[in-house]
Amino acid sequence: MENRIPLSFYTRDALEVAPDLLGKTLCRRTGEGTVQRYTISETEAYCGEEDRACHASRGMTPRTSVMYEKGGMLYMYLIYGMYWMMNIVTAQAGHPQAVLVRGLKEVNGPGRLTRALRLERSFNRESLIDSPRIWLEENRAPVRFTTHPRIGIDYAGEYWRDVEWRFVLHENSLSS
DNA sequence: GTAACGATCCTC
DNA sequence: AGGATCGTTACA
Repeated sequence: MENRIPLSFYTRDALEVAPDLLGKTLCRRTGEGTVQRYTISETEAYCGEEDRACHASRGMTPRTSVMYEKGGMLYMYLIYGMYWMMNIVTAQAGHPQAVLVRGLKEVNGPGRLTRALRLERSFNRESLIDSPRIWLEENRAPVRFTTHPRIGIDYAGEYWRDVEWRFVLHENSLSS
């Protein structure tokens, strides 16, 4: 049954949403009504124009305009000409923040998980609030996690490179 | 126009 | 350690 996470979950700061996403169920409806369900296990927060690792650090461009929307949409982009990255836009409109979904319990790696779920360009600006093909569901179990520096953003400089805005779900954190 | 460069992954 | 592979961005 569907217990879809509401808009109010996504309109908070990325630094609150990113750890709260751990353990949530990512649901993908493919083809003839089949629904695949995965548990989110790793996320990273990207927080506004100040954050030198955030794509919005150089202001609004055609690509980053979706990050300036209010929370709840997907921000999809192609990296290295090969891999689609799945991001969840957060915060209020005008605050360009997003959370990169970096891993699932079932699939490790941001490029691998979008391949497994068949997520690509057409999901950019898709709304998790009312999309029939992708959404999130609550998971009542409590969550334990660790924090770490973000990956692949060494160019961002000392402070932003080292800040621990990556969140990893503990093994055995969920009872289900 | 043109060129440099990735929020990665796979195979040496 | 290096290559794949191409959209986005900045700059001329």
